[in-house]
Amino acid sequence: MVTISDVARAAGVSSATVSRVVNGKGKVGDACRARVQKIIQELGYKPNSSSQAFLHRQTMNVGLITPKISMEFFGNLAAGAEVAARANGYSLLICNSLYEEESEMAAIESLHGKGCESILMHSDYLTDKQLIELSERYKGLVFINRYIPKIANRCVWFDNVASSAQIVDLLASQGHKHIAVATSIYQNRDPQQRLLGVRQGFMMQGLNFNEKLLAESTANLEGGKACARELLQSGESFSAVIAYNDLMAVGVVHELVKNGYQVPQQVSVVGFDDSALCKACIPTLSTIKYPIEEMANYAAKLAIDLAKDTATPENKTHLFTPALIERDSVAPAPV
Amino acid sequence: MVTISDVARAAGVSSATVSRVVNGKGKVGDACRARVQKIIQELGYKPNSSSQAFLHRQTMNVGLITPKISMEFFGNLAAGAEVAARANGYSLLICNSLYEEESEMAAIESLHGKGCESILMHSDYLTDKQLIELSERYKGLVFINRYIPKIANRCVWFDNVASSAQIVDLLASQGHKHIAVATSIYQNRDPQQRLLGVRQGFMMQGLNFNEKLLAESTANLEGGKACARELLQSGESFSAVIAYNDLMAVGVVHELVKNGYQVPQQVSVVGFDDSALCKACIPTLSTIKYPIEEMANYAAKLAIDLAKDTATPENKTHLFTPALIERDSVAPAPV
DNA sequence: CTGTTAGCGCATTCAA
DNA sequence: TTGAATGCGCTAACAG
Repeated sequence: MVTISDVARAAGVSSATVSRVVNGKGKVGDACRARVQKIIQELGYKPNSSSQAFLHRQTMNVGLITPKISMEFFGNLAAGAEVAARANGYSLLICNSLYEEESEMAAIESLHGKGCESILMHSDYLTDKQLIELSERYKGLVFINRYIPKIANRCVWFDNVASSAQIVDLLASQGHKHIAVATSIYQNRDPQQRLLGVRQGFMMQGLNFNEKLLAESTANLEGGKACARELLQSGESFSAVIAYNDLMAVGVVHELVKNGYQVPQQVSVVGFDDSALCKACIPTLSTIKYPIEEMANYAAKLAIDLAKDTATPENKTHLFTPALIERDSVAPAPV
Repeated sequence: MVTISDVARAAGVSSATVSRVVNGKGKVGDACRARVQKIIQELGYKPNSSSQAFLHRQTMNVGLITPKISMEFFGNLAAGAEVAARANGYSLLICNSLYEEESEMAAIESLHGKGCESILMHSDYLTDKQLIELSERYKGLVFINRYIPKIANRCVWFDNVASSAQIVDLLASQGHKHIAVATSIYQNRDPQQRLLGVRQGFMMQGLNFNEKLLAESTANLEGGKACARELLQSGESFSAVIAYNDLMAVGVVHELVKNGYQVPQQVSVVGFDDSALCKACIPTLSTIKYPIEEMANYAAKLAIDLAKDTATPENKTHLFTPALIERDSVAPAPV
């Protein structure tokens, strides 16, 4: 490894001068600078980043904590964060929390111990209180897909409520009155809010929400199928289904088709997320675009900025709004 | 930040002793050890990892270079690598190369500059020669989904040829004789090998490969559709399609269905990868399981081991073999 | 404009 | 068994 002293010796100057040339700080004579730069080229000198990290107490790494990077949603999140990190001279250090409170906490400790001054976190299990406490300890900590009023300026989140309401609007505009819902059995934040949005949408449209048309199951393909079965067995009639996410929506479609229903001619189905699946199923799925990649990009930059000493606590939050993607799974209500 | 000297002072010992206690090396008196440990607890001392990285010249980070972490395949890759890294006390530093030769090279430089002693790479654009040269410079460098005989012990790869041959066997066993292929228009490694495997499979089965039933397009949903159109227009009859990957397979299904064909009753379709899509389409897709997560886990461990000074160059390579997943997209050939 | 010096936190000498 | 001293590579403060 070639060090700053090697360069200094070869150039016949002091290491401080080399440092000045490398960092472009301080005054250096033109001739001297040229000579040093030449030597740097020849020797292929690169500053040792570990040394710099040690000295400056910052590793130039952004930590990312998500449940499971192999899930499409979190993959997109990571991709957005990576781009923002790199654009700012940082790298991305990832940590899977695997959906456990304990490991979410451990991940923060680990990342902070590794010298990550900025951390971007998708927390599913820590409470608002815990996150507020953590924010006091770690200034570069940002939460994505979460909103906590007390620390609003660290929250980059998405308007689940408005999104769902928008879905109801779409269906209502197509004449649907009997609308079923397939939600997640784990009624934590996202499912709750989306369901709330649906109820709000109904109210705004002057529709009555039929509680018998509310089915719950796991938030995956099988869960979607289960919900559809439950809805069909309820005996209530419906012309549309709003699913918690795309995967459930596809499950609903599968089960409906299996039972001889035509989608969307007889039943319309709407998903949530705009995952890759939407374009790959038949019919293609109308859904809400969750701009997670864009949000993560924004959030990573925010985490970097907040970690800086110069950061001034802003009194604003970071809310992203929905876009409806219309494809082929929604048709006018049959008469 | 509490340092080793803080602990030393509080415990009334030297920092060397604290270091010995922390690392469990060297002799320390029992009473002394107990006292130091107590202070460490009280003060919440944690060794500064940046300092250690600087001192030991290793950051305990594994670098990962893939084209795009948001793609399912690479997401699974990252997940496997992260688990292996963490299990060995390392973290995972990710770098998107975005499918460019230049950025693949830049990513290695960047990661190495960041002090990553181990790097796991999915290279699409660098040549064998380039990778061989790189291996000489970086001992902890491992390639995934690539096989280069000269550096076989750094290659963790998958038997594409055998996989495709296995698909042919499956179809032949169901009586299919007129089998079409939808391959990628970019005929680099994977597509070439998979196509080769198909040809081999045909030979082994004593079947004749009809070149008119070979369609090429982009390796995505649209490409699959395009291939199906091409095949239908060729005028040749076929009862099965082998697609380059799952996405193309689903595209083929879409186009066939659109043109009034029944899958699998009239035409069977097989994919490759076993992506999440397979279970979410109708009919569910028979495919080859590409165990990328398992492979990445293995490869990350390998990269960590190779980076160690004690690593002895083994004379073996790391080949993973296929498993056929049978679902609903394959049926006996119509008579 | 340039050189000298000191020190970041730690682990490893070498002495005692 | 313990302590003192040293240096990793770099930058910032201070001198000149």
